Amino acid sequence: MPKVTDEHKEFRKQQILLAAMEVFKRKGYEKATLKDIVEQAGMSRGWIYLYFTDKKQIFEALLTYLDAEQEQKFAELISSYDTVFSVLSRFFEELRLEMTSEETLYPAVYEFWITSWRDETVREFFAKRYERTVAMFSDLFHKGLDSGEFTATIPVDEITKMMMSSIDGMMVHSLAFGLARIDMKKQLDQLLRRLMELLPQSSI
Amino acid sequence: MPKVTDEHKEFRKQQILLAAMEVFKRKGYEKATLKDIVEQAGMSRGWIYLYFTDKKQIFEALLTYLDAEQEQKFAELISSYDTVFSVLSRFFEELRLEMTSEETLYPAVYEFWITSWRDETVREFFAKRYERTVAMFSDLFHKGLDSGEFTATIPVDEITKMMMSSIDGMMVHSLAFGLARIDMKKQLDQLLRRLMELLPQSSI
DNA sequence: CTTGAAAATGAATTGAGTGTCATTTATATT
DNA sequence: AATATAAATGACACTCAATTCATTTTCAAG
Repeated sequence: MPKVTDEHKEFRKQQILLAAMEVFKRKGYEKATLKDIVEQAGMSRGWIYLYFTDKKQIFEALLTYLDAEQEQKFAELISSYDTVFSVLSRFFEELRLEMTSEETLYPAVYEFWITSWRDETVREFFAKRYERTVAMFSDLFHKGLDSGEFTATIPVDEITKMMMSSIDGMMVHSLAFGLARIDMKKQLDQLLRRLMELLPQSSI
Repeated sequence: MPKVTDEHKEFRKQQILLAAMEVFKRKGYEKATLKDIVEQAGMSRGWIYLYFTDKKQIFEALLTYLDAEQEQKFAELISSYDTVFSVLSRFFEELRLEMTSEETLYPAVYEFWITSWRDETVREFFAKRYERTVAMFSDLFHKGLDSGEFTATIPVDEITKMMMSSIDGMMVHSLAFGLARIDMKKQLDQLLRRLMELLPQSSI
């Protein structure tokens, strides 16, 4: 079977990532095992080592893939820009839907994130991810400045970081206390309102 | 050795909790094993099962103990009340010091919290903890109303919950991105400022 | 159709942690 | 001092995931 192709290898990796995603959605990060993933993929035990070295590597690959998708989506959102408010509003709504879905990967992401904080390379990975997200929102706020939606310069980074810790706090709360106890919609609405108050808007 | 005493049993449990705390501080929650704890306590393998059934039970006992301490502390802070601002300010400062200390248990707490979200009893445990904290801060804000520091009724629960998700978000960020990247002091100061803006103060 | 090399398999090994229990140790009681 | 009994010990068995690797399968090239 000398099918040297890189494409084939790529295809196999995709297969693994797909199977892994199912498992991580179902069991979270810590409880998921390579065995689970191999079984989900319907393949034999040792097989997975031909493509990945461990669970961490698989999760990082999966996350990289999904992040690219999400950034793409956000870029589209920005390009269909109307107001900062409308973009944020839609972004928050999508976030909420994803989080409250039965099928979400978010719990596993937060688990991975927080259990891996002692791992230098993972910390680096998430730090980069954080910087990218900050940059993403900075773009948005700058667009608000350029379009004249905001009248004065605003501390873009400061506001973005505040927003991000609020969001992550909510996410963690809704995860850890159960969705029933946390009214994500209400909290996100409040956050959005507070954000808009912080931004010195033109009076149309 | 018929030392029937409950006190003795209590003493042993304390010993275990002390050893466990050391281990959890050093290794976090997931990576810590009963073996580590037994070794830290300088005792033999099977010994720990005479007092606790598993790691989860130990961590819950430890957390219950520490929470009681913290609530005690907060009660003292409130009783030495000057203004809401001063209480919050001191509370934030203590939180920050604890979080940035080398010796902190916080990382393990967040780890336990987030990896155990599928466990109904743990979720219940943390939900109660959340309600207690909300109640704690509600007390504080009500005191601000009674003393005339605030002029109008304020949505106490709403504000408290917003504050708590902000704080937990910051904590998780500083944990996961590394303390070097997150300026806890700055972010907490900003949060405090924003909180005070939300509270309609008497113009003294 | 044969062959050779890469891909895939899965039985077996490794390794780490959990949990049990027969035995030993310590000491309060008599 | 002898005895009874609870506390403590630590070897051992168990579980389960991770990992290896000899063997088998597959398929493109000759």
